[in-house]
Amino acid sequence: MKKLLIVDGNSILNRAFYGIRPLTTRDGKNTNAVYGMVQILSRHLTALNPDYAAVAFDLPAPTFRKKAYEAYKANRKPSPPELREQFPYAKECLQALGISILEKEGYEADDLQGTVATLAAAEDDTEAYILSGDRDLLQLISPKIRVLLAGNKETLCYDRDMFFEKYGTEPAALVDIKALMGDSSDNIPGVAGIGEKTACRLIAEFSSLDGVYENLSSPSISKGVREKLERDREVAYLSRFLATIDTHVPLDFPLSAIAYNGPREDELYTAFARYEFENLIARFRLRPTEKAEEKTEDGIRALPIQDADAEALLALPEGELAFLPEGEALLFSDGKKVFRYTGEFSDVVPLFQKAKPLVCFDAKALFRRIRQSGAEPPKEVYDLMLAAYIVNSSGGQPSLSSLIGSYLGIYPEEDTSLIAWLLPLRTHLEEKLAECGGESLFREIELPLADVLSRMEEVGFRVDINGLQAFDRALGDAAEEDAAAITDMAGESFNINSTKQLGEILFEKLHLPHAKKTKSGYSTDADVLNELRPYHPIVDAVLEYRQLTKFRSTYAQGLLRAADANGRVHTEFKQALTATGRLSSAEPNLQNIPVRTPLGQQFRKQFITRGEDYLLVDADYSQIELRLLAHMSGDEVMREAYCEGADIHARTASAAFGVPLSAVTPELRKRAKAVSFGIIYGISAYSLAADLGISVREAQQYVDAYFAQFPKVKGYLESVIAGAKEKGYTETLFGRRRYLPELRAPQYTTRKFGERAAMNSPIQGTAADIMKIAMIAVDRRLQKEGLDARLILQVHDELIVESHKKEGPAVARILREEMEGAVSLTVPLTVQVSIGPNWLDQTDL
DNA sequence: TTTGTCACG
DNA sequence: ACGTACGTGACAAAC
Repeated sequence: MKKLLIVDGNSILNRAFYGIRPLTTRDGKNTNAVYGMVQILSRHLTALNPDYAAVAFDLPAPTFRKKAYEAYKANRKPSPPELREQFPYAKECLQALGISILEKEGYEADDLQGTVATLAAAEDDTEAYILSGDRDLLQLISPKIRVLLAGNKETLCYDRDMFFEKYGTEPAALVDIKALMGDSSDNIPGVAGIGEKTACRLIAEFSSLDGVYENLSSPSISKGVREKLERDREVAYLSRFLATIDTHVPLDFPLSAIAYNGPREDELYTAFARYEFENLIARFRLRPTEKAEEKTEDGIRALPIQDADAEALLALPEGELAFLPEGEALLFSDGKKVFRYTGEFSDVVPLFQKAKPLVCFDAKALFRRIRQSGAEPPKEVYDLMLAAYIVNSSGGQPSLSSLIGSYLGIYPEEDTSLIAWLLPLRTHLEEKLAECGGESLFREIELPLADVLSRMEEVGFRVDINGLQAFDRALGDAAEEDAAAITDMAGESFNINSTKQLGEILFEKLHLPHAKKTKSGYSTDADVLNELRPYHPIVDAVLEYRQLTKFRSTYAQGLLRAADANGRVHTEFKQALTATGRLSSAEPNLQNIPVRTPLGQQFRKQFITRGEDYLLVDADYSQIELRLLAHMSGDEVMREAYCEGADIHARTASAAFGVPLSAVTPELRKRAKAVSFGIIYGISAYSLAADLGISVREAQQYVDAYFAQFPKVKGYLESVIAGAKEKGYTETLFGRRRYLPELRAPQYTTRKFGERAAMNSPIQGTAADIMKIAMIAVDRRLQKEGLDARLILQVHDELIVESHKKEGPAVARILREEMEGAVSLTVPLTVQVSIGPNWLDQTDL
């Protein structure tokens, strides 16, 4: 049997648009609906393997229904521009997929689908599948026509029996039901006063609209209903006319015109490349056309590769030089040729110095290699990764191949070298960087910071190997005891770290009350378990077991695994990853070492210095984000509170809750602190209430009191959102942008998320900028003054220096001066400096 | 590979 | 009536 797939383009695009979070290309084209459509279609094409395939669209011209009934679909809101924009993109993709596009003036997509499906079903050897998210299409079901109804989670294939089971009538009677009940979404009136229940009952009994009107006097029709039916007889028949899909649209082509012969790969490659569907390129196993691979729109050609020895490389003239490591080999390019070098790294190090500039991807990693071979990194460097990150910080750490794709429109095959595209990429990124005003961030902050970070990574942080091993054993013993107690109380042995098994024990076997649910079962997180503590002693044991095993696997064993022969751990700082401009730390993550619980603090004790003559100097910005809120909002009340110093949260409590400073209790202070954090994160009374364990109503009062006390803060936050909605991005004091396409999303939750992120990003991002400036300055001072002291760690608002004991006071002074003086604001930035033999035992200075 | 959980600022 | 704190990374279990 041959198969036809006929799709409702409008319906599928709509569903994808509202169902998928916003996606945009680097130059701002919205693509989420197109992406979703391609996903859905490719799934069905694979499953069905149809012989014919077409997608039908509505056209804006008035349809025969509109001509018959002016109000038809009059209540429809026009689709948002973010979706309308995507129709041409979608059609381009359809064409490339080899799927025909059907449109006809005066008819809706439904009618075209009905006509084509009927046409196909009329052939002896063909059956039709209609794909839509719209239930109206179900009326077309017949022995040879099925409807694939796209739901929110799954697509159901409806045939006559399935329809009957669900609706209790024949599919064709759907229009009769609609004739009675109407359809508010299409503005089809129906019989006034008759709803879904009555309509279904009447049609189930009398089979059709005609049947109902022929039996008006039947005893099963009540007097009231009869009167309604009589009054609206004409409306009912008009409604049925409007609801009926026209299966006889005059089409001037045979079925063979929409034969499906698979995608046109060159076109599909081009389309997917244009819309940056990189994973689809991979999934369809598409390869660039010869034209695309060799030549960009700018006429840049792939370069010939030649092997070169150190001598030949060092003979290259001064000038722009691209560098990229590739496995064991090193690749260089002067823009005319590519040189492949497989000798010793150290033998070509002078070449890096000669490059002006050296164009690379990930300068920090290169700096480490150069230093390892005993040389100094070059001064003139252009890091494409950092440049791309300044241009657009969303989407995680930039990958070279996606930059080449989105900026140059080239998608080289996997396993081919990307070196030839580095210099062209620099030209594009320089332009982009200038456009967004990010040049000084790039040159004055990120590039110098890469050098600082490379040395911090290289130096590392010493941990006490023996201490960690002993701690690991102690944690293991304690966990075993808990496990034994848990097994005992549960009456059986199970994997306590399995949320599934734990859920079954707690909620099914022990019948503890369950509140929260996750997608896949019961929630057993700390919030839930804390609530359950009074009900059963097993809960405390589980909480403790969780903490012990977490500490053991992540920190004790994790750090031991990461330590080198000298007992030092070398984190990798990701400099181009976070959306806000912060650094992140990985393998191991040294930015989340426990500190909040007494047991966790024992890990900080394991972070030590290289020897007895050394100590750690630790410097923290005090409430830098709140101070930035005071500065950026320009709120005088808040500014004054910070200028006077003392206990900020107590002051906030006093101001916001209207009590004298002396009357601020610890609880009041705690609440004020929580409100302040809430403000920074983009406040919602609901979450604040959850955090503080108070009612939403009370939380809202706190927020109101806070805003009332600091009158400019609310206006500031609102203006940040408004600005971000208008411009599409937020900005830090130093011009670091974060694009927030979420603000234009149709989904409420996505949009609200965008608003919270808009409120938070300028604050978190400016704090990150300031810290970066301070790090560069501190590093410079430590070097300039020739101190035996080095920066070893940054934890967002904290810097740690490993210093010789005799330099301790000098280092402390430098940290304070450079951090407090990194930038001049309308509120002071204050820094707490402390000193000690390890990360836990610290004495304030 | 994704999900749930939990560590940090 | 809806569903929420902002930014991260690591681990174990489940898929």
